[in-house]
Order: sequence, then C-alpha cells, then structure tokens
Amino acid sequence: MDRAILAALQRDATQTASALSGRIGLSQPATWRRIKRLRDARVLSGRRVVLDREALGFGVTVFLGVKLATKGRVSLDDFERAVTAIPEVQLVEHVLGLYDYRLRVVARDLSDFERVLRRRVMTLPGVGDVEANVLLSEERRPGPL
Amino acid sequence: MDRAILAALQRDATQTASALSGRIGLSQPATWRRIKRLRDARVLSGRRVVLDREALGFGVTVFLGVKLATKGRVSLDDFERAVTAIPEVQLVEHVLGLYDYRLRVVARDLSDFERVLRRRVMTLPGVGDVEANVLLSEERRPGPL
DNA sequence: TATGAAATTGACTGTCA
DNA sequence: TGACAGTCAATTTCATA
Repeated sequence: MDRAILAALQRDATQTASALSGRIGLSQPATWRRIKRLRDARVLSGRRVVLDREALGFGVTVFLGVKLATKGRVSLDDFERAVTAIPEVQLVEHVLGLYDYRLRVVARDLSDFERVLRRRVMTLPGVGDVEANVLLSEERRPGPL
Repeated sequence: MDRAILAALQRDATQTASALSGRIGLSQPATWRRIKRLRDARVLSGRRVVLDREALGFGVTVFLGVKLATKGRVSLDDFERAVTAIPEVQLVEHVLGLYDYRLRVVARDLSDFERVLRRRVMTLPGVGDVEANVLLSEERRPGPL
C-alpha cells in the first residue's frame, strides 16, 4: 500500500491526501498517516519545486565530466569548495570511474557557457581533463519501486 | 522579489504562502498571487517528491554514457523506446558530445547493477560504447537565479 | 476579509498473535 | 490483552476569490 502511495506521488506530487485516499481505497486520515510515516522515516525525504530554466532565460544545460590532476584529500576538498561557489553549477556529483566529478551547468546561451567554462571551470584548483556534453532533451522515469 | 520567492521555494518547497510572506515582507495574499503568477507563467513548472533511494533498498546509483553504433532517426527512436522500458533507469538524457545518451540507473547493489547492465543495457538496440561512473555523493546547488 | 478545502488531531472500533 | 491500523467527527490551517 505504501508503494502505491509513493508511485502515485511520484506521478503527481501536487495531489492531496484526500485525492490519494480515494484512489487507493483508504480513508483520508489513514492515507495521511501513511504519508506522514513515510516522511518521518525519511523515505519521502522532501519536496522540490521544478523551475523552467528556459522561462528564466537559461537555455543551455551542459554536463561536464572533470578529471582532477591531483587527488589528495586536500585536492578534493579544495575542488568541492571552489566548485560549489560557481552559481551556474546546479549539481556536483562525486563519482568513481573515468571522471572524478560530474557537474551540471546551466547558462543563458552558448557564449555565456563559454564564459563560465573559461573563467570559472578551467580555473578550478586541480582541474585536469574536462569533457562536455550539451543537453538536448531529457526524460524522467518513475524508477523502480 | 519574484527571485526571492523562487530561491526560498527551492530551499524548501513545503513552506506555505504565509510563511513565505513573513520572510520576504509582503502580505500573505500578495505573496500567494505572485506564486500563482509564476505557476501560470510555467516558471514554476511543477513539484516533485524526493525519495530516499537508500531507505528503499537501492544503494547504488550509476551514470552511464552511451554511444550508439548506428545513428539514423529510427535508431534514436528505437533506443529511446527500449531504454525507457527499463525500470531501473531513472533519467534519460539525449546529449551532444562524446556520448549520445546519458542514463541514470539505480540498483540494489553492485551485483544487481551488473544484472541490469548485462541483461538490459548491453542488449539495447544500436548500443555501441558504454562508459560508467558510480555515484559516491552529490550536492544540489540553488543554481543561478 | 470571508469561504471552502485540506491537513491535523482525538476518540473509538476491529483484528491479530 | 496489547499493538496496530483503520474510520468518523471535530478542529485548525491554508489556499483562494
């Protein structure tokens, strides 16, 4: 039953407990208590607003794969501190594999992105190779529940 | 002022219009009107629940960079149709650059991931090279507003 | 400011080991 | 019986005109 609630909320996070209750065949308070229990258990760890980047004038999203040149603990800390100070960086992912970090960067257009890349990213401490992919489109899936 | 509202909502999407109004120094209805206007303008394009994958038993997140072997329009359509049918794929990003697609895949553990990779991903139509990075940690940033 | 809808709480009931 | 999960009714808080 909890799975049904999570799946429904993933599909539409705006629906109310009473709307959900009808759908899954429970009373409204029972449904609400389950949602609260999931929240308290940190299974539902938050709600997030989705902003339309295009409507805000940020038409370009680029993924950067970054390889560090030097990889001591201090290097990682320095890099993370510096990269999180770049406003255009939406997401910093520390990964294991061909790259050390993966960044999601938004910019107004490609020339704006070039500025970010040259002035901000290439000057980060310890940066080695940088590889870029420009986002064309993306689709979110419900994921396995 | 709208920027302040968006920033506050990005930090915490659960706060109410009245809570926000105090923070930004407007009346509650005025704040609510601004939020509604932002929704109507599709700047606020939705709300999403955040699930804790670990709490649900999915401890492994892997990013896959996929290069297609053949790239006609039919190949792209076939690939997208097939990849969106894999439940473990949370995110499909069509990109320009070294890779053609980037996938975010979750699995219970590494051996579960190996199953997904061998049975599901490597058998996708038109797949060429596949490169993987395992997520260690990630941090979301507010982004440029 | 006023109204209706939703969230939240409390009191009570039925089931199961 | 004790723990739990449910329903219904009452209250508070929020969204909305």
